[in-house]
Amino acid sequence: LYSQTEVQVKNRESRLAGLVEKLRQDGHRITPQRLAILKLFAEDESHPSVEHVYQRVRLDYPTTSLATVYKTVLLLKEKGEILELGFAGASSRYDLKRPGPHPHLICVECHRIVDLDIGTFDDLPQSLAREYGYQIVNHRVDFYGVCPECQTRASK
Amino acid sequence: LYSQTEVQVKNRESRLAGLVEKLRQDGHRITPQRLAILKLFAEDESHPSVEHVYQRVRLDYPTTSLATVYKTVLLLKEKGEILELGFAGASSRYDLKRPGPHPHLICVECHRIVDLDIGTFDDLPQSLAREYGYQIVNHRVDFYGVCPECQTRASK
DNA sequence: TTAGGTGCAAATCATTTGCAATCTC
DNA sequence: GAGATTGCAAATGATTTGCACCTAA
Repeated sequence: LYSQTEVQVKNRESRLAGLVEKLRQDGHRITPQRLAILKLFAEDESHPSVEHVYQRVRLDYPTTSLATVYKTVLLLKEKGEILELGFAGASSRYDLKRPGPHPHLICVECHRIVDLDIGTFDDLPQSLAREYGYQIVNHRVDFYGVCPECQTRASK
Repeated sequence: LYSQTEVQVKNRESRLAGLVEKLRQDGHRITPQRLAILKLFAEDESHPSVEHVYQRVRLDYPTTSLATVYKTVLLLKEKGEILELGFAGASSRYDLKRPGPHPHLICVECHRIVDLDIGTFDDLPQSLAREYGYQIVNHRVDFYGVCPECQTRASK
C-alpha cells in the first residue's frame, strides 16, 4: 500500500515518463530545457501560466528563454497532452496533469484555479450532439467566485 | 397575440431602450456612434467580436473608430450589461442580449457560437459554494464541436 | 552527421491609453 | 459651458516567428 503522497509522486513520475517516451517516439528531442519545463508542469497543481513556468525554469536553467517555454506548450497542445484555459485579456493557464476537460473553480480575485471534483459532464455532450447535430470534441466548465482566503482578506 | 418575429423585435427594442435609459441615468451620453454600436449588439445573435461590430458600424458611421467600440464594450462590461466570452489567442465574443451566464455551443471550425437551450446550471453553483467555501459570482459552460455545416464541408 | 531545438530580437494581434478636438446635455 | 466622448496614434501585453547557432540522437 502507498500513502497519499507516495501515490501522487508515482502518478507524477509516470505522467512525466510517459510523456517523455511519447515525445521521443514521435521524433522529438528531450533537451535539458524541455525536460525541466515538462517536469515543472508535471509537478505543478496550480494551473500555471507560461510566464510562471518560465520564471521557475530559469532558477535551474538561467539561459532558458520564454520562447522555448511557449514552443514547448505549443508542442504539448498539438499532441493533446495539455489543457489550455484561455481568458479575456490575461495569459492562458495550463494543466498538464489532466489534459482532458474537467470543471474548474476560479477565484476572480487572486486567480487561483482548482480542479472541481464533481461528476464530469461527459454524458451531457453526447445528448447535445444528437440534438443540435454538433460533433462535440471538448467542453469547458468554469465556476468563478471568491475563494475563502480572498473573502477573509476582503472583510478585514 | 404576437408572431415570433414580432416578439423578437419587441424584446430587442426594449433591451436597447432600457439600456439607453440606464446609461443616461448613470450620467453617460448617448452619441450617435454609441447608439449605433448598442443597436448592432442588440440586434446581433451571433455573439460578435469587437472587430465585427466595428466593421458594421462603419457602414453607417464611417468615421467611427475601433477604440470607440472597445470603450463602449468596456462600459457595458462595467455595468454588467454584456457577457464576454474570452478565448486563448483569439478576440473575445460578446452577448448583449443575454448578459447572464448561459451555456454555449461553439464550432471549432467556423467559430460560430450559439446559445444552448438547456436548463441552466444556476443551482449547481450554490452547492459548490457550500462545499468549497467559494462565493460563486459567475460561471461558464461551453461545448466545443463541429457544427453540421462544417461537418458537411469537411466530408466533401 | 543532421534534423530538431534554442535564444534572441523583431513581428504580430488584440486591446488599452493619452490627449487634443468635439460633441451631448 | 462643463464634462463626457471621440478618434487618432502610440503604448501595452501576450504570443509567435525568423533565423543563425547549437546539440541530442
